[in-house]
Amino acid sequence: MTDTPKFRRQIPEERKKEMVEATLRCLEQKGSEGLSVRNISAEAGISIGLINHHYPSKDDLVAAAYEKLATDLLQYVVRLVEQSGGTPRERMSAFFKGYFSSEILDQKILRVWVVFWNMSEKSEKVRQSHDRTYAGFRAQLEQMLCDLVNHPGIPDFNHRLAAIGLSAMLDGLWLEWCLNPATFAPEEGLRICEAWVDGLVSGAFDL
Amino acid sequence: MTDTPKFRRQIPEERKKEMVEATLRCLEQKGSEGLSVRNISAEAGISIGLINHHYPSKDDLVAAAYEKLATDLLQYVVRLVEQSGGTPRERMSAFFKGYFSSEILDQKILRVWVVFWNMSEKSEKVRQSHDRTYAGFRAQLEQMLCDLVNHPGIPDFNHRLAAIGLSAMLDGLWLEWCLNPATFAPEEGLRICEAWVDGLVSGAFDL
DNA sequence: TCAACTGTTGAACATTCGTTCAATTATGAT
DNA sequence: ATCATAATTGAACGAATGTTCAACAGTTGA
Repeated sequence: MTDTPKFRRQIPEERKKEMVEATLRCLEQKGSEGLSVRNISAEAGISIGLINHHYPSKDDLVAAAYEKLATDLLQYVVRLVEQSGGTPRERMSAFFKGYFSSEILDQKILRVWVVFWNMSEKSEKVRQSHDRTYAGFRAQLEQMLCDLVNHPGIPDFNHRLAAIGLSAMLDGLWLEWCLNPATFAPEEGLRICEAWVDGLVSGAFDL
Repeated sequence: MTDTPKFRRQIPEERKKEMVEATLRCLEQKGSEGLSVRNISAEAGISIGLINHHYPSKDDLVAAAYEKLATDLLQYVVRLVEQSGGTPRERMSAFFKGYFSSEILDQKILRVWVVFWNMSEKSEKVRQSHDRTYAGFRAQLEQMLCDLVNHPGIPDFNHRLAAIGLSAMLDGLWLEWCLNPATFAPEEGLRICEAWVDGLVSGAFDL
């Protein structure tokens, strides 16, 4: 008779991390239908009651999951730019290439995001997390756009509005592709964004 | 004793219409939380059982609600363009003006849309409705962009990709404003789109 | 070796959900 | 007036939900 322990104790910090990751896996697989405490606890290999022991309510766990996914995706795109050397324009292209790769252009992520959007109005934490990470995303774009201008012969423009517009175009393409991948190919989305930047630096925009 | 009838009989067609409208009101008010048959039937002033009498399941009612909202919004923007005379460029501006008005740029609509996005993967009807209305929306944009080119001195471009890009930018701006209206003002979103079109017709885009 | 601590369990509870269906009743034809 | 039709009702049902809490058990330090 091997005496295998019925469970393994863990420090709250690590257990919480596991639960957050399990929550994201559940959301990626089944969207809002996978968000029950029973499904999450099964995915994490823990009991039902443990969730409310570490989190005041389920919504707090989901808010923590939003925080992680949003931060991870932001980090992903930031590293894309950092790792790619070259000119500012080349770095922008590297960013686009990563954005329209299967890492981000993924229907599984939309499944998660839709649940978060649904929560953002009710959960203060989710809304704050959105505002913070989205501001970071736009700041990254604005910095890249700014770098483009710091070269001779490039006309200036309203960096803030340009970042908002580019961010919107990226999000809109991402969303529509996830809802119906037949509408356009990822390479076409990439081309649309490249053309937008080319137009911007050519001074055609009155921004 | 006045003998007020306990209910009023209606032909299925009209009753269904009432239920669809009640469903949309519920979604606008409370999002997915307002989508229960009890809440909908209370809003419509009918009994619980009547929903399943006219619709095989609740999902079919929601799909019908999607169909109506999507069609209504598409009709709204189409009429915006039809009613505005003037040059193609002025009609485009009229369209933008209507799009960034409180009629469409409304957090209530996002509440509804998020629920539909969540359903689109599971419900064949909802997905078909999305594909159809979204194609109509893009076709409208493509026609307007096409009209812009049919004037002398305007360089040509890939109408399909341009429509996809503009559609994405509109959607992205709409979504982000609904999630956080503090990010930018509606007039700024309008300006971003106007600048995009100006850049397009100036030939700055390689589309 | 033995407590003290606390991470962990899972049955139980009160709600809420979508759906069903037998009974009811408004309505139009005869 | 009477009847057949079908629109409407609402109680009932089983399934699923988030949360609670008393009991359990692994871990650690003395």
